[in-house]
Amino acid sequence: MSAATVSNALSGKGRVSAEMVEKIRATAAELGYVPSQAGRALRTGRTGVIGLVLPDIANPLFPQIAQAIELAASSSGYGVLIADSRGDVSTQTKAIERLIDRDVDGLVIVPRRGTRVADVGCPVAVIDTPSTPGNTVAADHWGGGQQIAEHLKALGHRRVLIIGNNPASNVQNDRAGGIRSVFGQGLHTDTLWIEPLEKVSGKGCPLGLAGKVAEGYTAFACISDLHALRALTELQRAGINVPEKASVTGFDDLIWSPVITPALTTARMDMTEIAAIAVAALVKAIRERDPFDPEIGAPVTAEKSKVPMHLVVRQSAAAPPALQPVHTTATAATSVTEGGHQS
Amino acid sequence: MSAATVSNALSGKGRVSAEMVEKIRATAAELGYVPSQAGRALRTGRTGVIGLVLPDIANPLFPQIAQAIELAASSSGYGVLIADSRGDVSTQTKAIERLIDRDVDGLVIVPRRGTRVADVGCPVAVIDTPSTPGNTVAADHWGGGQQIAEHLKALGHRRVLIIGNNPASNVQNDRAGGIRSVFGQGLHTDTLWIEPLEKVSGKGCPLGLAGKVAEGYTAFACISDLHALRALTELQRAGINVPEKASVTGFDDLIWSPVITPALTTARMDMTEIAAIAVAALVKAIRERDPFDPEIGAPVTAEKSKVPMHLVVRQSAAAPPALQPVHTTATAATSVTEGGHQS
DNA sequence: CTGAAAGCGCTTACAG
DNA sequence: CTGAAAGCGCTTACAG
Repeated sequence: MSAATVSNALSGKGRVSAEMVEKIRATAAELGYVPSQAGRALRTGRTGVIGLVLPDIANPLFPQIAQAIELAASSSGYGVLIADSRGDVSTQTKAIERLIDRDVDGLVIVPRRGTRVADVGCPVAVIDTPSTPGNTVAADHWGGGQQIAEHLKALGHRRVLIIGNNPASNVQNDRAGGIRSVFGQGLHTDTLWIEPLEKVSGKGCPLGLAGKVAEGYTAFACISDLHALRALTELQRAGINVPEKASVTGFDDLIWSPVITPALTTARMDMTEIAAIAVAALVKAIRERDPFDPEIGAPVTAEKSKVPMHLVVRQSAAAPPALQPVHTTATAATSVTEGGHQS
Repeated sequence: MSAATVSNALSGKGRVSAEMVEKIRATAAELGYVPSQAGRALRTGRTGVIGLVLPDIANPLFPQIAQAIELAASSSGYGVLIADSRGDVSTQTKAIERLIDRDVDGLVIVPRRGTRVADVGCPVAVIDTPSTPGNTVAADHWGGGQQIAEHLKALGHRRVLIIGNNPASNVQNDRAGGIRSVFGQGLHTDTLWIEPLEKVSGKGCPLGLAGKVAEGYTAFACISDLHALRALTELQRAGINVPEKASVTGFDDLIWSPVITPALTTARMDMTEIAAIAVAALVKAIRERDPFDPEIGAPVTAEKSKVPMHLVVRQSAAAPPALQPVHTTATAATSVTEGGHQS
């Protein structure tokens, strides 16, 4: 039989009798025949591969993202090519170019620190935060912040320190903004922007949290579990019991969050759904596009662009009673440092 | 001019005059011409893409590995397609098949829990541990264990608890074996295999380390920073100061290890070199192979297959004097739990 | 319903 | 040193 018939039978494009399709399918399976991607790509202009670009591949969130994108992509018949830029913007631009040069059909970009998504000659799905222009889909970081704040508020906390590391990040600002929006009503929050990880010398870099406890802060709402881990260990080291004397919360539910002592209360993104929406929107744009027309790319849009975050409660001791509400009376400030027993 | 000349000029395959090459290069750059991978792949039988297979993509080591492999591969002109198997063996087999079906030129596999690398129709580089048959290149996990042990020994530790989570893992056994080989000489070690992460309920899962301290253990040599983190926070929570009352060490230098309090002493793999060697060996095998001959794949070999680990010392308090050597006298056992002040 | 033909863009012998 | 030709494996009109 002819190659054309085989092609039509395997792709189910019709115009082939049912029995022929059956016979061809069986023979193909028996021979282990798989159509060559190269031939198909050359003919159709589509490679069936999308690129995944993360400006900071060293981010501990990367496994979650990569896993979710890979699952969503392979479910739609796409492969995932990764590109790394090691935090550097020019390297990132080159990385994107390499992906384009490899004829990816589309790109999923998780930008940090303001990636330019212009001039890319293929559809692009952007995963950032709903308040960022051009965002395709993302977790509701603001809403996640609100959930964290409601939880802390219900525990009796009245003075909360928000800890982030990048005031230029939309994601971080939305998370912090969500927290403040709940605590802003007569209660007290302050924000501590700490050194980014890369700049930390290596021999630790204390955040001075014992002092913050002395000032009356009873909760540390960290913008990432990574910061929460720094906060938690520093507090523990200072002899301040968590969660009895101070609460620590994070974001992202990183892999170790459930297994440390005490386990972290955190807000988790539904990366599976986010990835599914991003890939679906991307695939739709790819299919609608003329593959031989090298137009300028613009971020694709999805119907649902904001995915709720899930609060995961693992620490839940009430705030130290003596400290509520503290910023009017400074009385309790000394009592909380008493627990310290550094040697 | 003809396509053949352009092809020869751009690939530098010679038989083109220098001035012609110059002119063609300039014009290509000006037009932004990039040869189509699809056409090339169809003609040469090579896609210029390698697959990266990790049985457990959620592993926090993944960013390090992916970054290193991506760098090495792109330096050699290769793209990296990722495949995930979410810890499941059958999913992993399918993931490998998908990569093969996409005509990858070769595979880099980081096996966990005994991956079968047989019957793969392309060259494969295996990154496991030097003592595993078929390993292409890996960190010297045994030697890393020895370095950790020497460090602990020099600090005066005489009773060390090794903590791992997978007795079936060659990597973990080599690390533990290296530690034991140093402490085996008259000193005491024991090994605690803890629940794998996936099986932990979520509300924490204490390892009972306070009890181990009471038994006279002064150091906890964890097979991964992930376990070290569990150990450290549990000890801190129990009021046992680290490193004064007990030392905690890890492996892998995961991203948070330098920034927690106290920072972790750990043994780091040189993933950059490992990746470079693995990719170089793989690329060599790919180039030597007839791309149209679908032979059975066997792991490729590299000249240098064992890369030293680097000890990163960040905690260095001496062992509690009263506890050396402890397993002959149980006197000090009670004094170390006194520090506990859980509420 | 099935098959013969054209052509996607490249590279590699081969001829000039 | 340069160019014309063939062909990698596929899919898509088109003809039968």
